[in-house]
Amino acid sequence: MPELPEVETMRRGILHLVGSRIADAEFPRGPKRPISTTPAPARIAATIRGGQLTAVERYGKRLALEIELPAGQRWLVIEPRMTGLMLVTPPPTVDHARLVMRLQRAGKRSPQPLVFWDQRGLGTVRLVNAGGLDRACGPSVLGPDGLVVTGDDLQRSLADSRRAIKVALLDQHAVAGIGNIYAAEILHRVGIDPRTVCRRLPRRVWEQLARVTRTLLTEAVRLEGSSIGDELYQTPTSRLGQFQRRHRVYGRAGKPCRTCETPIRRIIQAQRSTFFCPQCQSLSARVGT
DNA sequence: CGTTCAACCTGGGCGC
DNA sequence: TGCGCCCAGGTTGAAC
Repeated sequence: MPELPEVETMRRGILHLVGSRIADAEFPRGPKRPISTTPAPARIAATIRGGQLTAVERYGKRLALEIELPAGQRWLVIEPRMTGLMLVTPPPTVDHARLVMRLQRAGKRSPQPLVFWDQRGLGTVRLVNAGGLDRACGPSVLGPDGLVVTGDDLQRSLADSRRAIKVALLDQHAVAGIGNIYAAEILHRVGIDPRTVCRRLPRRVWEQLARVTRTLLTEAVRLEGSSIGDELYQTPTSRLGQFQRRHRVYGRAGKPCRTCETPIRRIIQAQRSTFFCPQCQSLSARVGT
């Protein structure tokens, strides 16, 4: 679920907690298996208790909560993966709350809850130092952020690739933050067939791709992300995202293209669904003649 | 280099 | 009702 716009929405929704003290932290143990953490859950909880939240950063689809501890700065790196959410309001279910913190703001009476909730439990939580942050979110792992990626960035990393463009856009080393929804939407807006091999794309499209990536992700952030299907995704204050209203291809197999009425096709690439319009994203549309 | 598959999990939807 | 199957916003590692 959470791609760049959803994770950015999470970041913005908890920014007001910066400056708070972590009055308590726990990984509730329920019947379900625990999520993956490093170090062990109890160790993380014990370490961050009493620390101060000093910043909330986003790296691609990852969130990094900067915490000031007696031992120095540490970061709680949270990867929501498929169904993870950061919430300051009551979560959809009690049993899928994976990390529950209570944050005490100066001058406030009672602590505010901050919950990492994750239905499927594929998300991860890591407590790292500066070196660990670099290993988890640094440039060796994540390429330029999708909100600021340039045509030169894309051309450098992808122009010689033999992969299909859709698959390449999901590569977080190339550009950080694009997932299955936004890859499909970006390619429809640029008019590129998702199966096109990167090295066959004309030079000028890298600039277009980067521009559309920036503007589309920016617009999706403004609309607080995409809530689709079972509407599992919600903002930290339990609002639904609104960008799904702007989707032109994702999840619309068989339905008419919003531009040309041609039925949207669904194919599988790298074991994942790809949605596209065979008319708007045809070779001829791409080459421009 | 690139692709494919399995794995990690829960839960909704569908056909029978 | 129940069962089996397919599907889902992501990432990683092994095999080929």
